[in-house]
Amino acid sequence: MSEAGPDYLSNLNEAQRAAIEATEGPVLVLAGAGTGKTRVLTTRLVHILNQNLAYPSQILAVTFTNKAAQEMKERIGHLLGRSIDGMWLGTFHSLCVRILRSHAEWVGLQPNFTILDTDDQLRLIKQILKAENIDDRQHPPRLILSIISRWKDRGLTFEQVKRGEHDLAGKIYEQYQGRLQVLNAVDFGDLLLLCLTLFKQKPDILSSYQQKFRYLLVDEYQDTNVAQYLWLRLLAQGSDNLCCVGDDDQSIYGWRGAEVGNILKFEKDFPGATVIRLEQNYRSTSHILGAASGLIAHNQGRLGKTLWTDDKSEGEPVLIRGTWDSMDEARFIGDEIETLQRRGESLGQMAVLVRAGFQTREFEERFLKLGIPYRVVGGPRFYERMEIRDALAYLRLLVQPDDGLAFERIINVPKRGIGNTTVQAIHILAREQGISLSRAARYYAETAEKGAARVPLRKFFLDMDRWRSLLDQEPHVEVAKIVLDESGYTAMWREDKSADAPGRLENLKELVRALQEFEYIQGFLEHVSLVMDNNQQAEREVVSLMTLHSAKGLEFNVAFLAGWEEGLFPHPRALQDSGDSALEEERRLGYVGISRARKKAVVTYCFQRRMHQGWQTAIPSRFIKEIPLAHSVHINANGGEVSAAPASFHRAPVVDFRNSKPSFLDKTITLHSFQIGDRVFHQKFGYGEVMELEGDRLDIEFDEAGSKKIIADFVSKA
DNA sequence: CTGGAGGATCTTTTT
DNA sequence: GATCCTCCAG
Repeated sequence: MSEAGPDYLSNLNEAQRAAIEATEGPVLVLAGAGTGKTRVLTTRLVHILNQNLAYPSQILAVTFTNKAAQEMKERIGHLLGRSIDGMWLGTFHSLCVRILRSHAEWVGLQPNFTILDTDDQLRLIKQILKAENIDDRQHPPRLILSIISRWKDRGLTFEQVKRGEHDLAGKIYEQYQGRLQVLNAVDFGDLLLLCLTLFKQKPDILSSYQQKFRYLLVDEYQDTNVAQYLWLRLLAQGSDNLCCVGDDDQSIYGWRGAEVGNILKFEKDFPGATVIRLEQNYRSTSHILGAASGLIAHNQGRLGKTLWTDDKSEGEPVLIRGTWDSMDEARFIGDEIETLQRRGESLGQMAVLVRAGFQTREFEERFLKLGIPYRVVGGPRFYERMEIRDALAYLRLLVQPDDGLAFERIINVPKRGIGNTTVQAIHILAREQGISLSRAARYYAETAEKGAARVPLRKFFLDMDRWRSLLDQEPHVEVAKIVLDESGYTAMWREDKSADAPGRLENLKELVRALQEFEYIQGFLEHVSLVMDNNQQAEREVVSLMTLHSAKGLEFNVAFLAGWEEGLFPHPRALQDSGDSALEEERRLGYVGISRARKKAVVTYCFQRRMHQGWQTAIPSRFIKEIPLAHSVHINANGGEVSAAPASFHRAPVVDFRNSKPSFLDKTITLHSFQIGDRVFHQKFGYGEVMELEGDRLDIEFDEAGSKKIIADFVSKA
């Protein structure tokens, strides 16, 4: 048992130790939720370094987020007692950038290429559609972009794409790549794809990397897509020492092109692979683990792990709680949080996890009212904010005069009197001459004989040239400040009276502050588009508010899982395109959610939700009845305990008084009724208070005399 | 030709 | 509720 070993190997179970010490050949670590996966990963790297099996620069480690990479780097440095500079540690994307920067010319790029985000991509697609005279209502740019992105995820260039069913998208794909080339730009999908192209076309470059990397390590392998898999397989051919860690039950990025198949067929792809299962859960109480396992057991096609725990205390069963509406839900969770806090639970150990981003709003309002400090994790990324993207466009244009997208973004921000007509004219000119948009604009400014916009356009280019020349004399941070000030951009927000203007100015300051850490603007731009996050918040103890997707890899003492209703979770949009496999992915999302909790998990649902434009009725999510009764307590919106899971949930006909227009009502009243098991629930909204119900009887308070009776009659008939 | 006002449309998850 | 788009007045 207590064999002598280095400190970092102590306190590990047998499987964990095996996963760390199996340094030769391909290894797949199937790690269930809460089994110490992160610890195994870092320890494995420390082990490799400590045994002098490789230098840091000979290790390639891929994490799912940049944040995870950062944390891992710190942990390893700490355990090892020295810095690990030189290790290739990061996301697939950041690692690909690193490779592409050194070999850009082989894939038709200049080394200072820019990386476009979704916004830029959409803009580009719209431009192409417009140029091709294609109706963007019939062919939504978002849809076309997603088709192209899925192709890229699968490692398909436009030449390789089988047209046919998406003929139009294929055509656009080709043009889109042409435009990117002109812009000297790539999108997220290209980073992988171009690396693959590079490896294919320059075998000597590939083999130099194959020889370089002695150890390869991939976290969250279940979320890799085909392109990433191909990339890994090529690089791993040198050493064969590839270690992938993942959990097929936590694969939640299928919609983004992730292939669970990658993890399912690992042994086939990498012959002689060792498969190690981590099944002892150290995180959750046995009730929570039981609830999560019971839910995920409804999925077919799993690799199958049986998680177990030593936990003797069992802890509390998972609480399933019905509420009337989304405000009621926020109220309930807010109260629970306050109660727990009074009992000594730290706010930093509580999280509210939701399916969709908009759900956080209701909680924010409630928490503000109660004075519960909170933080929305994820949300709109720092660099996706309008003011940041504008400012970045200025900087991009500064270092890349030909960046047409940046030009288009800020040419009339702030307003300079250069409107849509002028921009269109420049577009046409650019196409005719086959030059970049900003070059065409310059040409237009110098040569156009009419057009009111000539003067401001000329001034704009004079300014730009002047700022650019400043780069040689002044520190780049100063130049950035000058650009934002003299262009009138900061002034625009200072004069803006809207509520969020001060926040935007603050963000701009933050941007400049961040710029100071970089030697060149180019390096900064890349950092921003790939890495930068808005987790700049003070390290206070606050409740976390986030989507289930962003919760992956995190853990909390208490997790509130809100909005478990049909119509929201599982999300109908996910169900509509790919049926069963999508439903299973939604279920995995639920599994990820529950398994985030250490001590307490609370699932809530409500019958009315403010959604889209109005209210929507819902019934509890089908996942609720999949949580085993042995590990849960179900309290409905009336506060009564649901002793047995109902056999099925029925949606009763929705009664809408707006359609029947009873003459005695001068205000709109909508009544919804629905049945759960053998109980009928009713709730009105739009007027008055929440009704009380008692079996089949319904008590409502109305101002209008008589309406009460009529509605009660109606319900008894229904 | 620009910019404001008003109308239509749509909202999953993210490196 | 917010953003994108279209239409119209100056």
